[in-house]
Amino acid sequence: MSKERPTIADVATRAGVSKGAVSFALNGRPGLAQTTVDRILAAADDLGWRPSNRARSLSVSKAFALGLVITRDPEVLSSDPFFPAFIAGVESVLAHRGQALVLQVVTAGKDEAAGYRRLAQDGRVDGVFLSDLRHEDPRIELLTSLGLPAVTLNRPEGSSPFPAVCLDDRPGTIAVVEHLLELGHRRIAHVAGPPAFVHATARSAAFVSALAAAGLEPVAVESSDFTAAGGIEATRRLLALPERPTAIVYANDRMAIAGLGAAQQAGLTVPDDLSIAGFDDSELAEFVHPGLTTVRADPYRFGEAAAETLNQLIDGDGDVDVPDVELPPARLIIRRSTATPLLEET
Amino acid sequence: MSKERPTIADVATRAGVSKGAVSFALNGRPGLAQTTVDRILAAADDLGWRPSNRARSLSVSKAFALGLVITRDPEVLSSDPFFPAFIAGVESVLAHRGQALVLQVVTAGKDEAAGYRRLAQDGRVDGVFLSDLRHEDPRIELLTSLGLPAVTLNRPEGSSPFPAVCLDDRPGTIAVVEHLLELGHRRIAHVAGPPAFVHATARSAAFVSALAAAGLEPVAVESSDFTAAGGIEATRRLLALPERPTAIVYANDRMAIAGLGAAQQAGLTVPDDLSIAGFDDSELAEFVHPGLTTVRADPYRFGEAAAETLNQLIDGDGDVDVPDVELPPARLIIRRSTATPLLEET
DNA sequence: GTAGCTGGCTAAACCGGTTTAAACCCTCAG
DNA sequence: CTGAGGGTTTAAACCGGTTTAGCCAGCTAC
Repeated sequence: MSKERPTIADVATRAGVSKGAVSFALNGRPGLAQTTVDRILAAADDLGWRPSNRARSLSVSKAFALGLVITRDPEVLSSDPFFPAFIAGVESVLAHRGQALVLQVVTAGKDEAAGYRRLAQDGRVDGVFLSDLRHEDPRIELLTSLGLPAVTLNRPEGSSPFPAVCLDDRPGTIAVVEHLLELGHRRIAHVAGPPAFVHATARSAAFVSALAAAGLEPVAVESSDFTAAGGIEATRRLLALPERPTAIVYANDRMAIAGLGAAQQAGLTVPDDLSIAGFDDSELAEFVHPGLTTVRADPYRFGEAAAETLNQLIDGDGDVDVPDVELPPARLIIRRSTATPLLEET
Repeated sequence: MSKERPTIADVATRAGVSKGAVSFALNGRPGLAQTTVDRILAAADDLGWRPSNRARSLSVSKAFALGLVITRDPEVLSSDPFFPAFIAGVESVLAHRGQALVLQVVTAGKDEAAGYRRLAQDGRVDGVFLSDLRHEDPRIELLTSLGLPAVTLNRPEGSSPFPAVCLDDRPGTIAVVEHLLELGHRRIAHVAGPPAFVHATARSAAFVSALAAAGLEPVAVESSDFTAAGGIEATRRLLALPERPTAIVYANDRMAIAGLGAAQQAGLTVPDDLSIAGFDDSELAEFVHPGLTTVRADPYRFGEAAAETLNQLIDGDGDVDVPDVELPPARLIIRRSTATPLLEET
């Protein structure tokens, strides 16, 4: 009943074999008689033996952990609905395999590269998730040069050596626009995310093309920054337009909810005077007044798929070609914030 | 220019000394001539040597990592404003010391203990943060038996072997009540968090006692669950009361914002018909309409302090008595959602 | 002149696994 | 009877650090 946890040597002596044999047995490698394997397994069980991650890490040069670097300012990150659910999905995969998730939150800028570099050089992780892809994303080259396996969330623009797990934002965005068109809207504006982000431009491109398909042009496309404060400002600019839009499509819920507040503060009634749609279906979307029409993806599933793909890549050890994964696209959730515009002026 | 990273042995041969000497020099231990130390340091520098975390972990039996277990359902966690900022604060401390943060998101219930157990038994971390303390929290005993150092966020009820980092919620709550009393409210209700949580009951106790100090009793105290959905329901119950409250104090912003939506949907004007106050000052609080009166803490600073305290505990190795830390209390942020009640009926 | 001490350094064990090369045992063929 | 060969098992090296015990040179003390 010693306090010390048993090592593989303890198991070996108890089973009357060598360390090596124990290692073989526990890793299910061939070359041992079945009776011996059973005896070793029983001994390990009796002793309550659990392998030491540290020793294993050292000898096989693996960390048994995956990394996620989140590049955001704390206050922006603060109410992001994506990452918590994504992380939960990742963990659901890691838990089975005894892996851990190492998280790094870095502020934008120089810190970012340092964050990945640290994870790689300290050997903390066997691979990382690459989220919030940007155009000409420097991280792809960085990770290649660091030799750190990665999975990208959605597909980067240029060629990428990494498998991608994709959840297409465009169908959802298009569905929003079509929904508004059906309601009779013709003057529709968009509040986009920062153009540096691939998913931000993907959404705004989808917005524009959906309108174009109906022979329309956007009233305006405002670039914003995914924050509530940014949403407010963009909304004010849009509402000040001579030809005020009857509907605004936001690239995320936070900007949309803030925009909703701004519209109400300006004396407008949503949805009568202005229809508003978001993106994410964050928790509050359903409960603000009026309930926010939005687009729902499944970040939990996203996390699962990303973790599985990254593990395939790591297990394959460079030899296997891991295919991209396409997740079911986000879909439209219609609530009360969108309706037929009250003051029709065709 | 080999691809392999240099080991301590490479440094040793280059400096013409033994491995041990290199180790001594790099850890700044006495017993080496200054000239030798300089030579070794120069050699290490030339080679771009960085210590292997894995080897160090194995030989000194440390993980050089801290752990955070978040026990929440993904969708509840999803819009929590506390953790992201808290984590950022933690990281700001860890980055300097080359430590990593290991995150585990577990669903409530059996999983929780397993989560801590895994972190401990796999030797993933040197200590953990204990957040969302509950009454009679079983985790304190669990961690004690696992021998895992910890820091509690706020002080648990019973005796605890762990240092506590505290941010008192009560002054903020009291300030909210006093603010409402000054505005002339007399019928004030509270929507509390789950009574299992220490911080939930702390806030509701502060609420009740602040009213009592003015010789009043709460109209009602509804127990809810910190979610938007729960906030909606609690609000509906309160609004259905024969003696409808003129103000509702919520234990967090999410419930408050949802409650705001519920009130508006019920045809009430906030703040004229009903004043609403939250807790957290989450990003959206400022931007909903009307802006939410709330209480602002500093989760980033909380994270910093918790990480520093936990590291003191770990470095002290059980010998040192680490003092509790008291952070500046949360303070009231007054916005438009609170005002003098319109229909006075003294 | 030798014992004793001390500062400076090395060799080797150690952490707890994995992995390789070799040894062992047994059977069967030549 | 010997050699080959296959199935089992072991001893030892290895991963890359830390740490302990001990060696050696030079100085002081008696």
